[in-house]
Amino acid sequence: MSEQNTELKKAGLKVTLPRIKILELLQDPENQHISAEELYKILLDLGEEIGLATVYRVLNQFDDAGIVNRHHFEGGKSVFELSHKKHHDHLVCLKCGKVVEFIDNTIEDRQEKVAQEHGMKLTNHSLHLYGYCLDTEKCGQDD
Amino acid sequence: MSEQNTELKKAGLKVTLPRIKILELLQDPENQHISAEELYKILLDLGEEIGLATVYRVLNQFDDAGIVNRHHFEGGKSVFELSHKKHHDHLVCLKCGKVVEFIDNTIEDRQEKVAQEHGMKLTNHSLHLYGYCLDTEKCGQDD
DNA sequence: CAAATAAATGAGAATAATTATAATTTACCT
DNA sequence: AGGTAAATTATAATTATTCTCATTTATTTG
Repeated sequence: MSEQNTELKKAGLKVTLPRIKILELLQDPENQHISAEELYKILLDLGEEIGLATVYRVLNQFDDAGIVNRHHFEGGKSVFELSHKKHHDHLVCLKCGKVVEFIDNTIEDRQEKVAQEHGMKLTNHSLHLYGYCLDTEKCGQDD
Repeated sequence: MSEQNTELKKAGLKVTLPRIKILELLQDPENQHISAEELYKILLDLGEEIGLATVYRVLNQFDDAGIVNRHHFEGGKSVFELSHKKHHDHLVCLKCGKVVEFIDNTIEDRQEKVAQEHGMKLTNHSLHLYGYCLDTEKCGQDD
């Protein structure tokens, strides 16, 4: 009951109930790539009296502290994910919403090269591949 | 005075003043990667009485018709660009906002490969590289 | 351990981006 | 030119997110 506390302290954040709860939820594999609104709903269901504004505030703090990463997928909503893992990009199924993480070193290398060719110094990037799962029942193509 | 008309008709859209004006603006090299709000302001300045809702509606229709492409850059605002050119990705300077287009076939190929490996059929993707220009006065690094 | 204090939270208002609604206007086909 | 369906306008509504400020809480220290 203090794995979260350590993480929060390390980030220079006070250990408060909302932060612990939100961090716990983010650590649940079920909740990778979750939006603020979704987190808020889960907290409500759990009976936690945590305001939506707090969820947003905490997520922003976590982002600043490097605890989570924010992604803008198509649709205009931000999703967050724990960032203890190393960098990766995303495949998103447009039908079922499934998100798959991947990393391709060839792509990573080329990106650096491209930036260099254009006289830019990269700080970060986002690569989102959108499409349809072929292997699940829900999303198999109809042809 | 009818280059736009042809384009609109080809897309199955009625030729109306708002659509002509918006298409004209989008064709101006000044206005690549422009947001709905920015377009609206320019139209106001030009003395055109075109509502913001119309700008959004027309941009969505253009997107559906394939006349423009929508991009979600960091910051949460959508920007649109004419899509008569072939597919490309974007380098964005975080300091001056400059947007550079590029296409890298190695990256494109790898993307297909990655999707295939994960059992997905790609429909589209977005790749945004963020960083800082090195060559302009505004954005040169301070070292 | 209790008091002091600085930070965090909660509720709701405020903002920003975008979409929907419904009445009026306009484009396009005889 | 006249009829009809589609487009536009203005405004209300939604959605996502941030801000405000009064209240509460976590840490620090005596």
